[in-house]
Amino acid sequence: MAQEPLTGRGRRSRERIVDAAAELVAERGAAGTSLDQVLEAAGASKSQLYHYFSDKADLVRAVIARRVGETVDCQGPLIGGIDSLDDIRRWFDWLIAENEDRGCPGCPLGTLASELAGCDEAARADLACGFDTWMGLVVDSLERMKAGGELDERADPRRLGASVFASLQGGLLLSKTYQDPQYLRDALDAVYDHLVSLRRSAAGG
Amino acid sequence: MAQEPLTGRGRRSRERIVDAAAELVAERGAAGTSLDQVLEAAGASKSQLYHYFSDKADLVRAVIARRVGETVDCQGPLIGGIDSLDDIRRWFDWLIAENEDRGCPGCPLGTLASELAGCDEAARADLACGFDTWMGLVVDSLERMKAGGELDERADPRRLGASVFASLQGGLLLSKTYQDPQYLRDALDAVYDHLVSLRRSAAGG
DNA sequence: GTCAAACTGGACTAGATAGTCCAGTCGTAA
DNA sequence: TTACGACTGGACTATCTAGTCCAGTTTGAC
Repeated sequence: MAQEPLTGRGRRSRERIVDAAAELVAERGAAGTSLDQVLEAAGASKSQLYHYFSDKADLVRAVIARRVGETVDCQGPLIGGIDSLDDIRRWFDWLIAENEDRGCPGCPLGTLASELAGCDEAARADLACGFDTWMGLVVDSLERMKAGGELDERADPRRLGASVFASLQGGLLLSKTYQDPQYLRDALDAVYDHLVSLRRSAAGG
Repeated sequence: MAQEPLTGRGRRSRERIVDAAAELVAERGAAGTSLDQVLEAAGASKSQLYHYFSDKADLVRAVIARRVGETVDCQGPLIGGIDSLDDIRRWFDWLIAENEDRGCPGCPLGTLASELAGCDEAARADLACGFDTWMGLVVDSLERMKAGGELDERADPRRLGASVFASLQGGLLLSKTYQDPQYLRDALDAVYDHLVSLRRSAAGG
């Protein structure tokens, strides 16, 4: 079974391997990335890899954990600070700009989920858990906005959070497939308009 | 280069191979499926495969073409017949039921796009083209509804078509990852509500 | 310094993988 | 029936793959 690194040197080695694996897996997928490629990119050896990971699936799960951590660290403060539709708009614009700047690479977690959810139960569960963390932040924000009177009683934060996430994932996938950032913009603009239509002061059914 | 089959026997052989490949690729991904597995499932031999396909990437593109054809054949009439929000609701309910009945397998084209868009330019282009065909049907329906007075002047059919597709793809991915059909329902319910908010008779900004 | 445990280099294996090759069989048009 | 090209069986190769093994080096607590 995998061994946790106990020294600084060990931690750095493990880190280098996960770094390299995360990058290659994002480009080529998990099945499309070989351990030899990872080790060459990391400048590490087989024995190092198998010292820290029990097998390839274990390494892939470490990549998932890494990506979940990055995403939460990076977007957590952003999403956690949302209190109004204007904040949502700024967050969406940031997502759109980031996607365009990076050349529409898709979502690293979404790509892994798409590949692994059907054939690696442990990975699927880890990814679902990561999705939950992210979506929880959004749901909390929407609940705050509802409690604060920005959204009216028709707004169901849990469902809206899921639909925001679905639009984001779908928009990222379309942008990646078309190599065109417009599709993410279209997707997020539509959810934003929908949220606006649920504004407290807006006329409603 | 690949050879088109010229006899009935040849067509059946090629068909068997693409059938088997489409099924295995949907389960395990393109990189996760070996040619030997495809051939065993198809009851065919290597020479048959390389008689009809120039290499593995060529076979994968045939799988994409097959899936695009299936999708358009199956959903084309459904989407083409849409003239009202009620028709949209029925179509969404059909998508939701279908996804649940099949055990939330995700979208075969979306899964391939996620895996291949970043590393196989020919496959990416084929998938974008397939997406375009599908989205075109939706955009046409929305345009008919706008022309018919069901949707008001705020509705932009092209952008709405993209957002419907994004929500569908994202919803299918979430359902697959969580193994829970509710997420697709949440995603499509939100787009449906948004379309309702663009109804001609609805109050609007 | 010393010593045990953590860590590492890299050779090694068994099996899988994409792709090649050719001799032989089948389909069909004349 | 014949003849030619489409089609097929299956052995074969070179390379890649995940995973093993062990001797040697580094680290950190004492």
